[in-house]
Amino acid sequence: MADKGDIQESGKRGMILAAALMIFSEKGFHGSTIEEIAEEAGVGKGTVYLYFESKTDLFVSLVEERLRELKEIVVKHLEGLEGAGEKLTESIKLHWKFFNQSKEFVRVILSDLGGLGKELDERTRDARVRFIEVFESIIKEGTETGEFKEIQPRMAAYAIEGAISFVAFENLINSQGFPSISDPSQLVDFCLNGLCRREGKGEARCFPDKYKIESSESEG
Amino acid sequence: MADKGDIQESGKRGMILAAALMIFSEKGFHGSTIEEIAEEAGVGKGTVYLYFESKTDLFVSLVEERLRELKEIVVKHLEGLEGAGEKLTESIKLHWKFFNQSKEFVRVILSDLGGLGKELDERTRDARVRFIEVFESIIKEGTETGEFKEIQPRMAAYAIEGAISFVAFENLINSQGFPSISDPSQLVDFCLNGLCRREGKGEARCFPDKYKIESSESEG
Amino acid sequence: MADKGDIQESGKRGMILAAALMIFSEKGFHGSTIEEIAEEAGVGKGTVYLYFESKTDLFVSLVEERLRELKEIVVKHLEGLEGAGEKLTESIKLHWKFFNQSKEFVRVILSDLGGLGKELDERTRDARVRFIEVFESIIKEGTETGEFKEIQPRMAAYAIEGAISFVAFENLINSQGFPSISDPSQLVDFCLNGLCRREGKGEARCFPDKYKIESSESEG
Amino acid sequence: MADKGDIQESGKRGMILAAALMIFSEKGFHGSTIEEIAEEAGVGKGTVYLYFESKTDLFVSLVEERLRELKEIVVKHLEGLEGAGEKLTESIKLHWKFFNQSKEFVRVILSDLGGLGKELDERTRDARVRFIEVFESIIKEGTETGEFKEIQPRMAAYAIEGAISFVAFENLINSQGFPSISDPSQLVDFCLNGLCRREGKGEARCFPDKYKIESSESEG
DNA sequence: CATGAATGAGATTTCATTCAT
DNA sequence: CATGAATGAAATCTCATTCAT
Repeated sequence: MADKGDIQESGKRGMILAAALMIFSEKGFHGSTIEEIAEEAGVGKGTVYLYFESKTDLFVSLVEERLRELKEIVVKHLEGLEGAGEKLTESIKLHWKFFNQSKEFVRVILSDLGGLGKELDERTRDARVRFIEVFESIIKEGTETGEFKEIQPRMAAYAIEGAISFVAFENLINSQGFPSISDPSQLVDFCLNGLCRREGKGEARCFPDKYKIESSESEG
Repeated sequence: MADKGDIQESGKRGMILAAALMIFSEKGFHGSTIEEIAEEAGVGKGTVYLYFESKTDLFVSLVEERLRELKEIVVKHLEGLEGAGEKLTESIKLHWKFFNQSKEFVRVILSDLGGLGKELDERTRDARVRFIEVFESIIKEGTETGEFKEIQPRMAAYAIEGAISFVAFENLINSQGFPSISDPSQLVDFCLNGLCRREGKGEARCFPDKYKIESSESEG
Repeated sequence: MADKGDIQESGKRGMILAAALMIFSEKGFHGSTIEEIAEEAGVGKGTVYLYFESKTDLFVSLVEERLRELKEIVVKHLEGLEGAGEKLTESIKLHWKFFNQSKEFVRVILSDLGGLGKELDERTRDARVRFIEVFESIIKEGTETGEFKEIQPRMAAYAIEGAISFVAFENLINSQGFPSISDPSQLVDFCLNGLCRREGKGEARCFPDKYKIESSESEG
Repeated sequence: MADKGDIQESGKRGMILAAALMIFSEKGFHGSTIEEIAEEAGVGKGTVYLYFESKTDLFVSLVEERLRELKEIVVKHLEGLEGAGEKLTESIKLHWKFFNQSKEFVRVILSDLGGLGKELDERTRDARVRFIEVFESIIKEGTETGEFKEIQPRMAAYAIEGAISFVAFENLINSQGFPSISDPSQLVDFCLNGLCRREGKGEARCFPDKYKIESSESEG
């Protein structure tokens, strides 16, 4: 009823968010209960509703705030850097580091890509888009200065985000069988330079027409 | 006695899977109800349980069967191709086409990356891993023949899978604002050759040590 | 729709009843399913409905027929016997033997004493009453000839039935801890000597007034 | 954390138990629904689950607590009494009175004798056994002092419990046709004089061997 | 007569949210 | 501000019964 933003006196709000991160990452959005989160946070069930409007609001707030935080870290570190390659390298590495510092957040951010219902999807999409725009603007700069090849900046931004996310996810979650990676150099290299060796000519061996998508089925 | 798999007389099982794909993609796993799925399939609620043990089993079966199908398509098309680059190109394009033919499946496959609880996660992870191994083995081949640079094959495989998935997801879902991509050439190029222009030397400009991850926080 | 009594050609009906006895005794009325019973009987689910109108009808038929069978056995053996004591002794022993020959029937008959809902209760009560009337008439005869003391015959009949049932139930079901009884002599003795006139003193040491029940309504 | 037993502030738990007694006695365990019970108790459906873990737990708790109550009443009244006969008389009368004061409880206690599935059976059996042990120990005392004849105490205890239960059940339930008994004297007499030593002749007129049970397996 | 695939009413149980204290 | 007992909508899953073959 109150605006839920002017209470913030004690550290309760932060404790709830921290608890929510733990629980959501363990059990997913629907598998988690407000009661568990409240208990983990050391507060009463009703207290959660003093700081967040609903379970959904809690989840979305968590994603938004963490992504905003990540964006701020990245943007701050980009100051003073020159060249799109430099900036992108830096961005990827910071992103990697951030994900690797919170196994929980990787789970949470990936658990929400379309499977949580319209309400959640729409609100978190915005937060995600705002973050990915950092990548997008770097790539745009690179293509404009000629440092990068001609490529749709937004597509490339999502490709990079996807690459980082999936690798980080497997690196953290799937403990056994996956070689634990602590150095993101290979990932940076993959994004900047791809898989192919450099010494040849090697323009991408594509078959441009063969796989064009004609109709995208249902609800065309 | 009935193994839930030997009934198969009519096409009911397929109809239920098709309906499940629709509904799950719209509302996610927990947001969907068996009743909706049954109605969409044109069968009674109880009929779903004649073909699938539970809602979870239905979801997992859907993911497993579609991924197996995709894997078979890819593997079949790789026959006769020579060179890791050629194979990877082909694989990415087929993957792209498959995803673009079913907006629903992209949602479903991405809605399940850690947010649905242990039971679902474990069973679908296997299916996913089995599929990604196709990429992995191609990359391994490429690194061994020297066609590809030295890189951890599994990491690269997840990076590619992540890139395709995120781009396909945004391409299909986020209708407004995102330029619809019908040609995967740029994506193939990104994976094979990265973002940087080729004419220079340009070994990846990494800062190998600066971002090493020391401790991965929680529950470490 | 047909009268369900004129089909009876093959032994299917008997097989279903035998299977029902097994399953009902293991899992109780509500815990058993028609499917299990049909499978145990080696017939199809629909076949059960050719011989019995419903699950309830199957259960009731089972109780009725077995009790009728028991009654016939008892009545037949009573022919030629003289004296109420002799007759009652014989009856109890036959009853005991019958129960001990079918652990399953004891369970079934005791699982239905008021806990199965009005429909079942009413129909099986009749069968039970008709059987207990055998005891009742013997006791009546005994009280009239003076062999037994003055007692309400129906009450005594139920007391005996209850004694036999509970002892048989514990004897059969509760395997561990309960001494297995193969000889009903002590039980016969318990029942008979409570009824027979006594030559000695020892009129029952009751406190006739002290425990009279004033109101039998609950929540009075 | 909440042990489901430490809430107990208001009388809600008792109200639910009272409502459960009513409903279970009317419709049996499986015929009753939590919704009915909650409504009867004047609480919400979810509230039942605040005090009891499940429907089964509610039923079992009801049986356990009432039987414990009955046992306490009986044990307390036995203090100061001398002689097994006296004690048994008292016990039977109190038992009778207790049953007659709650028609509902008689139904409930008798509805659960093997027909409700393993889970229920096992938990309630204990409660019943603990109660019947009161009879058993009195009888044991009687046989040891010579007041009672030689008899297996546990068997006799079950015989008495069965006699009381069946008579009480018919007395209360089967309103028409059965003479309502308010005085348990005849029942006490029935039980006692089956146990007491007899000065006269009249050793039980049994036919010890004729009815021995050879095999107790069903369908022999 | 026999079957078993199909159905859908209905039951238990969970949990986000409220509100009196 | 904080709490947690109470609520009831809603979801999964079961199973007696039907009916086309």
